[in-house]
Amino acid sequence: MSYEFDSHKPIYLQLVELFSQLIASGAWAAGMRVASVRDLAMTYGVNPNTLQRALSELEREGLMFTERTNGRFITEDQQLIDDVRQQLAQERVGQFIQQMSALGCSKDELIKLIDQKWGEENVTDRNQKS
Amino acid sequence: MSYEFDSHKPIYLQLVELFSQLIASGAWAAGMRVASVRDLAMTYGVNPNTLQRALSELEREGLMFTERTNGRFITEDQQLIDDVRQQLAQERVGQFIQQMSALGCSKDELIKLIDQKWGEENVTDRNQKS
DNA sequence: ATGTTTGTGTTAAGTGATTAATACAGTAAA
DNA sequence: TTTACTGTATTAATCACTTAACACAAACAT
Repeated sequence: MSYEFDSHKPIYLQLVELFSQLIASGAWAAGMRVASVRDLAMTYGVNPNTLQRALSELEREGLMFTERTNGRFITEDQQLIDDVRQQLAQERVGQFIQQMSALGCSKDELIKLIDQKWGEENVTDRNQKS
Repeated sequence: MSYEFDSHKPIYLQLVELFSQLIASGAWAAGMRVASVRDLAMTYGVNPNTLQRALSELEREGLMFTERTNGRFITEDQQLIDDVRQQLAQERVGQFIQQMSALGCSKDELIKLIDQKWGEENVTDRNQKS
């Protein structure tokens, strides 16, 4: 039940990435209320300050908005969410291709590797928010 | 001519990754002598201590060995180099698949994205060591 | 012998991330 | 009013990373 962070990368950035994914994939639906800073901090086992820093970042990007004394909510701008999803996907594909070609990997070789690995990583379901 | 590092990740780890790639891809050939710590530090614009930390890590992995007062060399164990290349590729493919499926990306959608992006990232040559 | 280059080690300083421990203001329900 | 919850802000302490400025031992060329 405890979440694991890469000790070599700021936690708040890993949280930003994680939450962005949850929003982009729809696991955190548009307009949905988010748990309180303190609760989320407890859930992920980090300091409330660290978690707030991550949420502030997402707010800056427009993915969340806050009602001062009521809580935080996911944006209802579905267009923005779709854009973010598209952007995240593009970034990762680009980075992946660059990394793999730096290893001397051809496009065919790369697709073959994905074909092999897909079965192991992704068994039946696509959403694993548990 | 200056190299850019992600300010949110330790430089020595980024160097380890970079050098691993150079060795795995053969850009740094087996048995080749590596430039001195001081020269490499100058080249990459970092402190010699930081660069030595990266090289020590590669040495720990067996990818390099040192002759005390002569310099460092790439391992001549081609099998090890191939293994590392394979391992790096596997890691990245696995992480990529996990990230993309977390975005709700299907395998076909994923391969389609790669197909599109490959042309932009990789024009004609496969080795881009400047 | 002398100077240069090699890898290696040490010490101190500065920076940023993280945590802990608070405090404050506003809302809602009892 | 009182209580509990919300987001937000501040301060101090700790830790890892990075850099700077050295020093040392061994090999080699002159």
